Amino acid sequence: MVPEIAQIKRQRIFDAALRVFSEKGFHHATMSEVAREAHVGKGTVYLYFDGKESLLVSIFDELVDLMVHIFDQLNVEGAHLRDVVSRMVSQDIESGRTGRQIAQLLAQQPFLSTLSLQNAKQSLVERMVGKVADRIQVAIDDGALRPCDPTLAACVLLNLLGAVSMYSAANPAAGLPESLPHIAEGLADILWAGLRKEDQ
Amino acid sequence: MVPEIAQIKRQRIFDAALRVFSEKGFHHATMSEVAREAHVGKGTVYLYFDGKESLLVSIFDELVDLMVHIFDQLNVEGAHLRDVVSRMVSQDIESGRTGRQIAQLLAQQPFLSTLSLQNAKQSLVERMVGKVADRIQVAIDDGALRPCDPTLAACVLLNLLGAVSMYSAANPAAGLPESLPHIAEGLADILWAGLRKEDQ
Amino acid sequence: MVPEIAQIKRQRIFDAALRVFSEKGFHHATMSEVAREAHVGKGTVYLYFDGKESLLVSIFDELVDLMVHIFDQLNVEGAHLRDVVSRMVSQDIESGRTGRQIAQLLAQQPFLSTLSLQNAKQSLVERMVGKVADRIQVAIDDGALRPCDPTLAACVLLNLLGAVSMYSAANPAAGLPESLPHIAEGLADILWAGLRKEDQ
Amino acid sequence: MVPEIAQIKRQRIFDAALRVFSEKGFHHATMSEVAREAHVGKGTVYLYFDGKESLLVSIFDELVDLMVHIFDQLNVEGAHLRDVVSRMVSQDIESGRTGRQIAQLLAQQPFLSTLSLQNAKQSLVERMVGKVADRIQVAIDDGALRPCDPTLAACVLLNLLGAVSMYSAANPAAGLPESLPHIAEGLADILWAGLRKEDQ
DNA sequence: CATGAATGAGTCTTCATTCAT
DNA sequence: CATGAATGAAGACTCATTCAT
Repeated sequence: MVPEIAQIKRQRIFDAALRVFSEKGFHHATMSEVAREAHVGKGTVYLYFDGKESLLVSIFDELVDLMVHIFDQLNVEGAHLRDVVSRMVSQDIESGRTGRQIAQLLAQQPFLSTLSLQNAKQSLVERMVGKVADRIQVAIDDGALRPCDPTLAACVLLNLLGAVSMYSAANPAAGLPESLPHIAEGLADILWAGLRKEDQ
Repeated sequence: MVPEIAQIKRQRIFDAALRVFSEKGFHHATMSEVAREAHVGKGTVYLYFDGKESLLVSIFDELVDLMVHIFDQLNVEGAHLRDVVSRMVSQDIESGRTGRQIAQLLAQQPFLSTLSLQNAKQSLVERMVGKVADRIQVAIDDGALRPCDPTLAACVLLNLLGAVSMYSAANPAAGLPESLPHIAEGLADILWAGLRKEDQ
Repeated sequence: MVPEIAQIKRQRIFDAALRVFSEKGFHHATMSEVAREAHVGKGTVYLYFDGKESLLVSIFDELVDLMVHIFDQLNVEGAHLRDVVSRMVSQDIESGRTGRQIAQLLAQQPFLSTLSLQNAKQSLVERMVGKVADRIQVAIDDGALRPCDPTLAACVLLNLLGAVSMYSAANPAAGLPESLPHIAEGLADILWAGLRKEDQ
Repeated sequence: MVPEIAQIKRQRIFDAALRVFSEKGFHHATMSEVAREAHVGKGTVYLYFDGKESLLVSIFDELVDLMVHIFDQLNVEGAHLRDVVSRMVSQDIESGRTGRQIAQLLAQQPFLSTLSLQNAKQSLVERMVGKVADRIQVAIDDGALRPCDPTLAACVLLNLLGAVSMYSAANPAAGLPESLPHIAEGLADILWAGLRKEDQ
C-alpha cells in the first residue's frame, strides 16, 4: 500500500481513539467503537497499534508533544504565560483537539495500572512535566516569574485543564463551547497572578 | 447486631475500598480485592453497600463532606486561605486519608459514565464546588480576595489536589510523605498569590 | 419447647414456603423471603427443614397427600369424577391452597434436576399418579369409565391444573378468582366426557 | 459472513439451548453448557442472542409457530382433531423436536417471572392459545365439536403435552420413544371424546 | 492488507447455608 | 432453641484479541 494511505489510516484510527477515549473514558470505550468511529475493521486497528493500551500510550505521547510544542511557541514568540494558558485551555490548538479532551485523558492516570502502562505513563509524565518545568525555570531566570519549584508550577499548570471539566460539571447551565473564553481568561488570570513576580 | 460493630465493619470496608480504588483505580479494582483488603467475605461487602458503584458514591460523598468540613473550619477560625489549602493538601485531616487518595479519586470523575453515577457525581460536584465557591465569594466580599468567578476559583482549588499526584509521579525521587509539606506550601503560595487582592 | 408450638412453627414455615414458591417460582424464591413471610429467623427454617429442596419435597409430599385425600373422598362418598375435578380446580380444599398454587408447583418438575430431588420427585409422581390411576382403574372396573390406560388418564387429570394458569394467562381480562367456577366446570366437563362410558 | 452459515450456527445454538433447557430446566441450565453443547465459545452465543432470556423467548416463539403450523395444517387438510393431537404428541414434526421438549418447556411458564419474560410469555401464550382457540371455534361452528369455551379447550389441548412427561416420569418402565404412539393415541382419544359432539 | 466472527478470561453479584451469640 | 451476620461457590455477561477468509 502507498505509505501515505497507511499514514492516513493510522491517523484516522488515532483520531477516533482520542475522541472515543475522551468521551467515554478509556475503560468504557471499546475497541469496536474505535474501529467503527474510524471506519475500519476491528482487526485493522491491530495492524497499526499493538492494542488498546498501546493506543492510549500513543495518545499520551502525542499530547505531550502538543504541550511541548505550545511551550516552544511560548519561548520562540516571547508570548506571555497568561496567553499560553489561555490558548491552551481555549484550545487555540490547530489540531482541533479540545483542552477538555486533553484534560480528561490526563485525568485517567490512576486507571493506567498495568505495569507496562505505568512505566510508559511515568516517562511521559516526566517528559511533559519536565519540559514545562524547564520553560518555567527559564521564565524564572528571566525574571518573568517569581522563584518557585518549577516542577510544582508545571503540575499546577497542567492540572488547570482538569478544572475546565469540573467547571462545566458544576455549572451545567453554562454550555461548554460558549463559556470557554471566560474559563480560559479566568484560569490564565489565576495562574499568572499566582506565578508572576510581584512587581510585574 | 450491635450498631457500633456494624459501623466499624462498614468503616473497614469503606477504608479498604478507598485504598484499593485509589491505588488501582475504580475500574481495575475488584470487589474481591476490596473484600480481601477489608478482611471480610465477598458477600459481606454487599451487606453494607449496594454494589461497586454505590461504594464509590459513598466515598465521593464522604470526601465532599470532608472538603466542606475543612472550609467550614476556615470560616469559623478565620483561617487564611493559604493555610487551608496547605492543610488540605498535606492531609491535615484527622481521618488519616491522604490528599493523594482524594486527588486520585476525584481525578476519576470523567470516567464515571454510568448513568446512576453520573447523577450522583453531578450533584456531589455541584455541592462541593458550590460550597467552596460560597466561601470564596465571602472572601471576595470581605476584600481578602480579588474579584473573580468564585466557581472557577473553587475548581482550581479542588484541582490542586490533582497536582499532588502528578508531582509525585514526575518527581519519583521525592518520596511523597516527606515532600508533602513542600508541595503543600508551594501550592498554597501559588493559589494564594493567584487569588488575593493585589495590596494584601 | 412444647411440641405443639414446634408443630405450629413448622406449619408456618411450610405455608410461607408454599405461598412464596407458588407466587415467585421455586428458583426465584429466596429462603430469606420464606423466613420473613413465616415471621421466623432465617436460621430457624433450617431447624425444621433440611434445606430449600427439602422444603419443596415436603410440599410435594403434602400435595400428593391432598390429591390422594380427594380421591379417597371420591370413593367413599361415591362422588362423581366430574365433581371431583371441579372441586379440585376450584380449590374446594379446606386447606385454602388454590388449585393454581398446586398447578404451578407441579409444573416445576423440569426444574428439579438435582439428583436427590430427581429421586424424590420420581417417587412422589409415581405415588401420586399411581394413587389416582388406582382410583380410575376402580372406576373403570365399576363401569363408570370406559376402558383406557388409567395411568395416562391420571396424568391428564393432574395436568388439567396446569390449564388453569394458562387460561388465566391467555385471558387476563377474566380475573382468576371470579372465573374459577367457570373454568372448573369446563374442565370437569371435558375430562368427564373424555373418560366416561359412552352410554353414561 | 455468508448468511446461510450464520443461520446454521444460530440454529445450532438454538437447538443446543432447546435441548439443554428441556433437560435441565431453564434455571439449572448454564450458558456455558449451551455453548459447549453447540460447540461454540461462550461469547458466540451472545452474538446470536441477546442473553439467556432472549434465547428462551426465541424458543417459545418458535414453539408457538410450530403449534400454529400444525393447526393450520389441520384446517387445510381437513384433518381430524384426534389425529392432530396424536401427531402433535407423537412429534409428527419435521424439525425433530420431541413433544417432551416442548411440554417441558411450556411447563416452565409459571416461573419466568422476570418482567421482560413475563411480557414476552404473555403475548406468546395469548397468540398460541388464541390461534388454537380460533380453530376450535371453527370446529364448533362446523358442528364437529360440542359448544364449549374454546379458549379453555385450547388450554387443555396444549397442556396435554405436559401429561406426556408426567406419564413417562410415572411409568419409567415404558421407555419414552417406544411408548409414544400409545400415549399419543390415548391422549387423542380422551380429548376427542371430551370435546366432540355426542352424536359424532 | 483488511475484515469481523469467534473466543474465553475476568468480574460483579446473588443467595443457600452455617455458626457464633 | 432462635437468630441473622457472614460466607463463597456459581453463573451471566463483556470485550480485548486472534485468525481464517
